[in-house]
Amino acid sequence: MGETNDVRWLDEWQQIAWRAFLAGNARFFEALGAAHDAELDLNIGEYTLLVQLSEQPDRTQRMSALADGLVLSRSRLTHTVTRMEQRGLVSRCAADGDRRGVNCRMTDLGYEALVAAAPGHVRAVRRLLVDVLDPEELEALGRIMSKVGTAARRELSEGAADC
Amino acid sequence: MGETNDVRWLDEWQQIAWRAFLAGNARFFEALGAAHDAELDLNIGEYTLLVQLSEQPDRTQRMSALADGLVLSRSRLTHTVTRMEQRGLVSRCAADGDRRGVNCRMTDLGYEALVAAAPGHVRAVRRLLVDVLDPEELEALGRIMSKVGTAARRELSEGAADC
DNA sequence: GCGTTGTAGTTGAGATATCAACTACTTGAT
DNA sequence: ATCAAGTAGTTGATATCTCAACTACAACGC
Repeated sequence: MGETNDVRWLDEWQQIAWRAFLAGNARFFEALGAAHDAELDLNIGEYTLLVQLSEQPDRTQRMSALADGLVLSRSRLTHTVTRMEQRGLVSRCAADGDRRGVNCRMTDLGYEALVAAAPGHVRAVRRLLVDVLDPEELEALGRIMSKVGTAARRELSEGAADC
Repeated sequence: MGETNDVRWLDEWQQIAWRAFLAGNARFFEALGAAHDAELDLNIGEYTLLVQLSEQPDRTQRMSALADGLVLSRSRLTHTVTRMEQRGLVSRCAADGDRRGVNCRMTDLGYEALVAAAPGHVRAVRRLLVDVLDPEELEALGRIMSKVGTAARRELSEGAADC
C-alpha cells in the first residue's frame, strides 16, 4: 500500500549487534533448558508459571491474567495447564463473579515442586546470566529489553486494532 | 555432590532485570513472528537459514556447520531442511571428501524467496529493535548478549564433556 | 427484554520440536 | 588388517505448539 520500496538496510555494526542478540539468546535458552532437563522436574515454562502463581494471593490467578503475565497465547496456556493439572501441580476452579472465568491455583504439590526446583534454577540463571555480567551490564540489559518489550507490545496491540 | 545447600537468591534489582529480559524477549519474538506471518512467505527460522546459506560460497554449507551456525539441533535442522526441500527452497547433495556428509544448498527459488522477504524482515527488525534503541544501547545489547552467548556455549560444551 | 458484539476459555487437527535409537562412515590404536 | 570409538545425519514416536473454530457467558444499546 503506502509502502515505499526502498529499505534502510542494517549497517555493519547494527548487523553485528543484531546477530549477537539472536545467537546469544538462542544459546542462553538452550543452556538454561539443558540445566532444567538435567537436574529439575520442571521445564522453564512450567517453572515460570509456578513462580507467577506463587506471587498471587491464594496462589491463584485467572487464566487470562496468567497468559498475559507469561506472554503466552490463551491456547498454549490451556494446554500447558491441562498437562500440569494432570501432574497435580495446579488445579482449576471457577472464578467468582464471572462465570466464564477460570482460576488456576497452585497445589501444595506444585509448591513443593517449585521449592525443590528454585535453587537449581536460580543457580543456572546466575551461572548463565547474572554472574556473567557486570552489575551495570545486567541493569542495562534489563532496561534495554524493557524498552524492546514495550515497543513489541505496542505493535502487537496496534496490529490487533487495525482490522 | 559437592554442592552446598545455600543459594544466593537474586536481589530485587537483579530480579527486575532478569524478568525484563524474559518478558522483553518473549514479546519481541512474538511480534517478529507475527510480522513474518503477516507479510512474508518465510518464518524466522527459514529466513535465518537462507541468510546463512546466502553467505556461504556457492550458497552451500554442510548440515553440521549450518546447525552450529543457527544454534539448532541436528535433528531439528534435518526436519526443517526436509520441509524446505519439499518447497524447493533448498536442495541436498553429498559432501565431497566425507561420505557421511551432506551439503545443503540454496536453490534459485530459495534465493528469490529470500530477496522477496528481506525488506519486510529488515523493516520489522528496525521497527522492533534497531530503531527502538539508541545506537549506544543497541551496541551495548550486542556486546552483552555476545558475552552471555559465550558463557552458554562454554557450559554446553563442558556439559557434553563431563560424562 | 432482545439482539449484537466482545471476552474467557477450550478443543482438536495439523504443524513443528524433541528425544532416543539407528545407519553409515571416519579415525585412530594395536 | 581389524576393531573400538567417534562423527554426520536421519528416522520415527512422542510431546508440544499453533491456528481456526467453537461454547458459554458478559456488556452494551435500544
